[in-house]
Amino acid sequence: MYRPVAKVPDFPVIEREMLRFWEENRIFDKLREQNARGPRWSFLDGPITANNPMGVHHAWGRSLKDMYQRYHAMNGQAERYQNGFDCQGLWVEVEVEKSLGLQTKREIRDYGIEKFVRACKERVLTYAARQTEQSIRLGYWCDWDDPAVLLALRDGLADGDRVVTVKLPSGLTETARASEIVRKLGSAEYGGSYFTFSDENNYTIWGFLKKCHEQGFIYRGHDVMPWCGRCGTGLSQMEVAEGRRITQHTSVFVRFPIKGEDKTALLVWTTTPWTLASNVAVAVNPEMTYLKVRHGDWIYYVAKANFERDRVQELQVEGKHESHKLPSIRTILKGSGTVEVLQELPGRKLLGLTYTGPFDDLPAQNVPGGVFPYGQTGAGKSAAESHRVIAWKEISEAEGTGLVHIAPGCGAEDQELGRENNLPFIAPLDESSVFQEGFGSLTGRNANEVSDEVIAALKAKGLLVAREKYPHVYPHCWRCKSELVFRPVDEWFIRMDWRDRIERTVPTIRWIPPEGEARELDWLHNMRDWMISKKRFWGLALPIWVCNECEHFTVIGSREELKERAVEGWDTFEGNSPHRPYIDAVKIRCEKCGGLSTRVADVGNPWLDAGIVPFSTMRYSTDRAYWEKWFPADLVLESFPGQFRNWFYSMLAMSAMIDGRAPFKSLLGHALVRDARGEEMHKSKGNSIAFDEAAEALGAEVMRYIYAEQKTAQNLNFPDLHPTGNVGQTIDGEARRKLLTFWNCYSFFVSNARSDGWKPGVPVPVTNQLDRWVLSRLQRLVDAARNAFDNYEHYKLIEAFQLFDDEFSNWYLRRSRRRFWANEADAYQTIYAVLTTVTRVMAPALPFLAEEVYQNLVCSVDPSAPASVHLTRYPQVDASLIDEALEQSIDTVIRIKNLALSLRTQSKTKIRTPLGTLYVRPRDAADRRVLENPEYAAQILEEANIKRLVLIEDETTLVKVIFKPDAKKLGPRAGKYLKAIAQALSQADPKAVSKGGPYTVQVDGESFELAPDEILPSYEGPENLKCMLEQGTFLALDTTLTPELAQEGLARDFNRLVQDQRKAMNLNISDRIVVSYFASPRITEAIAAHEAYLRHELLAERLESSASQNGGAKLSLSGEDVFVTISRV
RNA sequence: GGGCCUGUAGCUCAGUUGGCUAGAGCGCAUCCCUGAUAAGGAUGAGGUCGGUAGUUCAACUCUACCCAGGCCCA
Repeated sequence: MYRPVAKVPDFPVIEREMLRFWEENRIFDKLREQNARGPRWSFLDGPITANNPMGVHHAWGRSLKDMYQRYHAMNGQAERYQNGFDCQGLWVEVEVEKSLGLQTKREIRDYGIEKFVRACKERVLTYAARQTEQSIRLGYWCDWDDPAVLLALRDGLADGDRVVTVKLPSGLTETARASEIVRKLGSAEYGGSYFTFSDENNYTIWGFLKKCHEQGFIYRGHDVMPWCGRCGTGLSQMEVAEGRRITQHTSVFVRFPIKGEDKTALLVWTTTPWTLASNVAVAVNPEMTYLKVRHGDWIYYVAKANFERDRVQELQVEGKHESHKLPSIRTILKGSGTVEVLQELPGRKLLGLTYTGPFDDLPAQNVPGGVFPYGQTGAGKSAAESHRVIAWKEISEAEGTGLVHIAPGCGAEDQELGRENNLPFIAPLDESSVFQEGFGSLTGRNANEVSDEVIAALKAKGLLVAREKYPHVYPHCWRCKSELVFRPVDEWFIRMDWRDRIERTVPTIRWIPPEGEARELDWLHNMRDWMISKKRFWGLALPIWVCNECEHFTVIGSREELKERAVEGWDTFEGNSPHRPYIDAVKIRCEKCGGLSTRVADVGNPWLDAGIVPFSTMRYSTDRAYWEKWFPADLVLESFPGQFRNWFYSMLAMSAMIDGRAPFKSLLGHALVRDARGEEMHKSKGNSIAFDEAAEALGAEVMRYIYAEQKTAQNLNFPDLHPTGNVGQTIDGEARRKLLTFWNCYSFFVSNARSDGWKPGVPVPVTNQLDRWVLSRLQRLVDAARNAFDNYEHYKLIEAFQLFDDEFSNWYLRRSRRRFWANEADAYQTIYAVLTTVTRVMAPALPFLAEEVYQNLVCSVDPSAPASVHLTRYPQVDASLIDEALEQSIDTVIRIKNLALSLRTQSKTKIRTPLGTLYVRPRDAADRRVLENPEYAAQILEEANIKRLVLIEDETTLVKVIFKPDAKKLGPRAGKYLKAIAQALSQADPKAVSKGGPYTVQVDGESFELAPDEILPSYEGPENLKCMLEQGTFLALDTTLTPELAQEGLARDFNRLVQDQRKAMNLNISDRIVVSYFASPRITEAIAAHEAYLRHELLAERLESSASQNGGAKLSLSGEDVFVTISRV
């Protein structure tokens, strides 16, 4: 029999029980076995960075992922259920550096690359274990590794890579060195989540890179690129985009004296004074107008627009928006002397002028061919002898002086211009952003720290014209937040001039929301060559071997290929994962000159790791048949913002190269989780919410409900767990209430079925109108639910659930209550069918609640039923149960009932007091037929407590009607006469207008024949008649209270009073009683007149009027005291 | 600087091809109901539909400009 149910569910308690139940009964394993032979549904889970514990923002995507996988499982489809962890890259290194107290790359080398890399693996395992635990708590069903096993592996690594014995998700028990097991996590043999540090993942990337190389797309580049001195590495375009921030720099206005002119100079402006030591040229826009301006002793060249303009810096980055007003250059100069404009001239007149640079005394300025590590520049001339004015049409009127300082070794655009103009390059910084030899006092100093010194030097040389604090958006390292510099790199790139191949796959994907497609194409269109190398320690070992003799390079495509070509170091490497330092030992023979080739020291861009996943996790290189089965994925589901240039991009690019197809068919993107007030969540801001805390405070189920309900493309304001002050959104309460409505229906059923001993048996025929109605509505729910899932519109599932829940609870259950008291089998059978079906409909979204209800309602009475709701099939629509006409009829009944109640509110008489007559003029024949049915009419009257329903044909007999034209219908025809027609109608004779036929009005000499449906009425009624017109239905309620009605109202008041007493006395609902009362004659008469009704309702054997108060409870009824004594018989 | 998007009730959002009294949920207020009861239901507020101008008989809806906010790319 059913277990009794709490009045209010405690979600966390239920969830923990269900988690235990699933685990003990291996329900997930049973599900996989059950569906193993089913048609495939391929979901590809994006790797979550195993860096920190999950926050509530991770749980959104993860609960949706689980929901779709569960839905397809309930349709009998086979799935892979593989979660993934993103393991390699700088973010792990930075955290490990912090925990080991290491500051620089040198310190890491001193610490030992081998130990460092192992520490990185340990950190990943720590957080993979944590996130696994949390995901399980959320109810996410995957082929999870045992968190304890992951931690045991970590400890094995830490403990000198000792031998451990562990049980893997596949069931295999393995005894080996920890590192041996770790490198195979997620493999076919082991099962479990995939880890991007696995051998399979890394070697599959090798295959991809080789493919690129075979087509000539891999190259070694020496461009001037963004560089992080702290991390000692260059940054890819994606990474730079991650780290733009607003900062203030000291900008300087400097004069560059023109050679051969007296006290005349170029007025140059820069925000990066440290680059001035590397100045080679000055650029002007030949199309812009420049001025010759006298300022004190000096004459400057400066762009006219820049000179006059009040500068406004509109800065916008990562959700921040700032606006700064800066003075014009004229104003700045005025501060230190008089300003006089002497002459205007076009920029092209300045071209070719030569000048003296600010640091021409430095050795670096005088090295022939410049200072550049990758070959000679500037045709052998030194920087100092190359100073001149060159043309650059990109110079704008908005920033600076219109004369731009060009240092080809210190800027990307500068380098470009330097090449075009055959200038020498000066690249001053080493890999730590420190000045090299040849820069005087700057040598040995970090570029980010010399600004003041440079400015002091300029001042000393008499070249500093002005300085100012200048706010602007500047790139920072996305990981360590240091300011980036620009320096020439020695990095590896994939040329992207085959982007059309990628672009072609984009339209084959179903992007949800559809804007995603344009966003991705936009990125693909704008992206540059992909920098894939990083001068770090922990990551993919780039499989590029460079000849020590001739610099020819080879890309190795697999472990086997490497083994075959290795001539040295294989023994050192053998038995290790393809990571530094062991892989570095392997040398191969140069295919060109026969020299020895060494692997480049670099590791790979982490988006390679994630992008290869459609191949590596689907065993592309080890089990092609398996890959064919699961590729391309049916669905990828991730947070939209950010992934266009990251995971989506790398997947599309790698897949286009390897296979030519998109690796997934549909892409469902969700927006961001914000805090309750709509602000971005940041750990530093203190408003981010830990997953565990939310799960225990709200329950995972409430969270899942909130996530499923949210429109996917709209940011979600997650409620405060401990609200204070301005609480913002509180959607958790709403979610809980909706779930409670369903729970109430469930608990109602359980308490009644328990007391009646009802359980499902031989089906009885369903004839009752309410039963047929709710079963028909149930089919609509099933249909809506299936559509919602099939179209990836899960919020429509919740919408449909709420609608059904409401009708089920507030109409079906309320109207059926008495049938349960009477133990009617068809009612029980129906509510049971509804509850068990809704349970299955909602199981993918609400797996815990569904299981709780299913266990109690189904498993407790049917041992042959599937052991879990998640092993049942998703409900199908039973078309034979749909009764469209009945649904419409009940719609009408409910609608008219609501309108009647609305009129009652206006009448201010409470429902317990009956009223006499409700007049209705239906809006159409269908409604009229429903209301003519006495059964339907009775339902409305009972709900609203009204005695009679009178159908009328014409409301003008009851109330005054005023007419207006229907502008939508009449407008096109009447045009400008519409207002006049409205005027005429308002004064027309209502009887004539509402006769039914066309009505003719005369306006401005024109005659208009108005059809009845072109005229809209409104009403004014008498005092005792409350009336309304709602979408064509006219209702009027006679609020006259006759003595009989008043008396009946009193009797019902008395009923309520005694019922409350019964409850206060804790009587059982079936206890019979004797009631004795003392009241005024008015009330006594009312009670006597309705004695039979009251005895029945109150289960009273006798109803006795007493001659005195007689110690009875003093109660208040209709403003009078009543004394009541109740005794149980 | 270039491109895209948004601005509707206290909050979060709907508003189809321009046309009737601009909607929903939450919150708030008032009321009702009471054998689901530390539940349930109904009603309400007057929102210059960001601003200005234009097109039109008619504009939240179309056009232009402006203001505010967001996203992407430089």
